[in-house]
Amino acid sequence: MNLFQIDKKDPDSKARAGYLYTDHGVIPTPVFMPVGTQGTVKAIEQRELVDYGAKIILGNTYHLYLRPGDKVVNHFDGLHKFINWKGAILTDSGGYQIFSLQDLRKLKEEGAEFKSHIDGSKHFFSPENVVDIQRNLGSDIIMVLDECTPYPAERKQARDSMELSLRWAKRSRVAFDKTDPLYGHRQFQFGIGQGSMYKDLRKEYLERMIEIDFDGNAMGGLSVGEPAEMMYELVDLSTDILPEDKPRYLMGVGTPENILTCIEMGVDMFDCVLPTRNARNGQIFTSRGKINIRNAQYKLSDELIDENVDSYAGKNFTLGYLRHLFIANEILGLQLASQQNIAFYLWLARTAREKIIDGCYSDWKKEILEKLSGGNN
RNA sequence: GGGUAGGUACCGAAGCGGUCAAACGGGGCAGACUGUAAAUCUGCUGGGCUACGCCCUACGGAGGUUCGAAUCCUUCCCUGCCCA
Repeated sequence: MNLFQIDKKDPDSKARAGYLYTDHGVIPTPVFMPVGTQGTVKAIEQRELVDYGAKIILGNTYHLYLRPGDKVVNHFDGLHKFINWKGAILTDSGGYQIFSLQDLRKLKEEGAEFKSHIDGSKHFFSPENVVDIQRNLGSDIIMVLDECTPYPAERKQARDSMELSLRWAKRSRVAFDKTDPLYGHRQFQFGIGQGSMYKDLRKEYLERMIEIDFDGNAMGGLSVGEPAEMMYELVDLSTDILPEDKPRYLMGVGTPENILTCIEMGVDMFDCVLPTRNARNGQIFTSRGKINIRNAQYKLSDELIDENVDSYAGKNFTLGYLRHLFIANEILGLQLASQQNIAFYLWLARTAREKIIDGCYSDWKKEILEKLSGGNN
């Protein structure tokens, strides 16, 4: 069975509703995938994720390789069992860490040499061993090792970076084809488009990547500091090139507006740390806009956090109480905020899908964005 | 009553003649965060201005010394501790 199938296309845009068929469940798309870097979506327990409708979460190859180690995960028969998650898992490759841990790594043709951010020990990632590690992790979708090009990048730098990522992509596919899943369920491999902010490089990258024939195609190296409009142009261009019948994944994006806009451009999958990280930092995403829960204006608010979203946290606790938890530095504050934000993001993607199926996506998008910016934004 | 240590901004606490509207914490107020080195980071926190500079009010109260005092002297008030 193919990984992906389109269910319905939006009549007015490139948006599409589909399904990802993994051995850990069927995932309706567009989908938002909560980020669980170290085998946990920070501050949210697995059964809460299920309650809020999460069907697939992320893990990170770099972090899980360092701690607890992919051998340890293998000892537990894979990440699903280790973390007690029955849904699907996508693991990122460590490509983003090549970007975010620039001072701790050296790039070579063969791969990337890392100094562990935990203890300074040296490690080496290659396109091949990153496949091996992800075989050990047993994620349903594995990502190729790439270089997430820093922004801004000179054209030459972008070109060199992109050529390296392409060579790595080819090696990754070879390594993937030469190895087998370890735990009796299928694994799929996605390529990652680069090219920085240069349209022709993006286009060329994707065309050459399509030839490698990955199970899905991702767009990487975006939302790294560039203006949103620039990202939109590149996503728009990308989805014109990428094959219809394979899932399209925009990595690391983004704000609710980013996601809704890119869904309209035909993106199927998203992940982002914003809902969870910002939750821990006191920013709450609600159906009437985002709020900073620490602000004094919520001290006496007996308003519920968010009644309109399928969120236990949002429907049962007041803003005033949540503020108190943050001010008092109580753990429950982080939990409730994270739950609300994840519930909100999942609700957003789920509703987007419904609207695509109903054929009224663009109208709904316009309406909801107005509501979201109507609050305190 | 005697001795002793001290009274500094919302709180705690440095400073002990000029570079002090006063370090540093905390608290308070706001902002940032996009394939997680993040329960993190940043800014503001006496008042008023024709503000990248000036004026006013400020280191318990009142006097004094000095060109100049949070810093030295006198005295008063208050607090902690010890002895009666």
